[in-house]
Amino acid sequence: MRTTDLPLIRRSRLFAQVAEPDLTAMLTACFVQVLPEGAVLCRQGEKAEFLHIVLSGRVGLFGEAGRDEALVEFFGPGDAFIVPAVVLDAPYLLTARLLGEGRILMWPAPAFRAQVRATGPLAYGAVLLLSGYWRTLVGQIKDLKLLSAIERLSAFLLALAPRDTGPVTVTLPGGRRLMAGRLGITPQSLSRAFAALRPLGVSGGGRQVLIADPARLREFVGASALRAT
Amino acid sequence: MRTTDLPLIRRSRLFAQVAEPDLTAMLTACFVQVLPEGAVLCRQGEKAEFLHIVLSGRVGLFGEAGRDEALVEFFGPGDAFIVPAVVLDAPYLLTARLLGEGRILMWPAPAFRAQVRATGPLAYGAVLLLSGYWRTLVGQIKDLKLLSAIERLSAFLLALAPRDTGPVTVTLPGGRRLMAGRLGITPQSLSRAFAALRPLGVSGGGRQVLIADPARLREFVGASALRAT
DNA sequence: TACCGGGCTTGACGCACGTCAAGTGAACCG
DNA sequence: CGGTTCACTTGACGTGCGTCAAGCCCGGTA
Repeated sequence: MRTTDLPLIRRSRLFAQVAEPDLTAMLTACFVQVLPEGAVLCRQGEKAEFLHIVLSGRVGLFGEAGRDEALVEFFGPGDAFIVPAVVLDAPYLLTARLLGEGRILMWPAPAFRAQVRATGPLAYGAVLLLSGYWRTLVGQIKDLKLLSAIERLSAFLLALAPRDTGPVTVTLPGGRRLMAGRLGITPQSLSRAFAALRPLGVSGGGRQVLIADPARLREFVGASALRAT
Repeated sequence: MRTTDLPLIRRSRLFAQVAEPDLTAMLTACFVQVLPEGAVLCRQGEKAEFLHIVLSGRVGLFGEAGRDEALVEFFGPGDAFIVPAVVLDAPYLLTARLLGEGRILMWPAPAFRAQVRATGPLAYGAVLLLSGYWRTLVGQIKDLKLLSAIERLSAFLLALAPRDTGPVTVTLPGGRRLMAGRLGITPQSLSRAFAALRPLGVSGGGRQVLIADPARLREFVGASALRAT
């Protein structure tokens, strides 16, 4: 573990209330792995062995059904994912894969379970963390059920931009293929969706996307306060 | 509060670890409301005022966008919902509406927030509760992204039935209209989906549905372990 | 009994998005 | 430099589900 890791971990919602000495004590049970792009951290259906916290790099959580797979969510530095499988001691519902080289803090599941049960502040941190994730998932379900593909893309782009801003360029969390999975469409449809938004002031190549007029785009999606905070 | 309520509350994941005296102390801040069908417990976009726990009856959580609305999840006796909005002191993402007459425990948001921060066992219970909800939401997202409407219906029916069983009749948590919303389709499409499953041994009228051969249905959805536990 | 209303079903048709396939461009490399 | 690969785009076409509009069934009411 590097000296630069601790501040990052500290900032995570999970540890917001945990006292310094407790935190360092907890972390003695953990270790860090440096892994290449494509490395699989956990596989859907297997028993939970570790809690993972991203120190650097990005991770995608994928659902699999037969030959298909769908990206459910992106995670970046400071995020702790699959907490639910670990605390419930249940099989992973998702497969986690590194989207680029990254460093991952590995926290053995039994140790984490025991500590979250024994340490109030850690449990409280987990509540905050899970509450935030619940809200992003609910937002995603609402999007899937109520919005068209183009509207979902718009909503996603807007969520990436600061509120009440002028023209901005946002950085997509993954390539077009991954974006398509996150939005629940095919890469081809995503391409068409971007094309459809071009007249509305959305332009860009690669992972950088310029939103010329966020207010106009927001109006297009509908005034609704749909997205999670 | 009735004498029959306490055992129900006790059984909830939220209070699994909370000591008896602490629990009764917490509940002094709460009150019970008896409400008719259609009563709205909270409205999307408003600030969180209360945590709600269902004592009797059923509740639906709906997402709204303009004129449309979609059912995101059902809740029944013993369930505590919208915990995330309450602990994060954020606006509700969903509207909760009673699907029939019901009795609801109302817990003022500031009191709950304070208690979850101060009481380790309560926080731990919240972690368990949120973990379970996270998993059902993830299951739903995977279903929406990977399965067709007919497959989603099959998966939903199977989730209602005990595992490894012979012919069973399951009870739908709501009328056809609500079921359709939960599955992310229209009532008409739901009707057609039921028609399509009839050759596979799914028959029924109203809320009772007979699954003649669960194994066959399970095979149809795909061997995948898709659903949440 | 006749009348009415609401929930479920069925049919016809359209559209959004998936699928298949070709085309383009940038990065990499012999 | 040309060839290869891979990601993205674009086009043509098919299909699953939404939409609109009847029908059907059943329970409530006079």
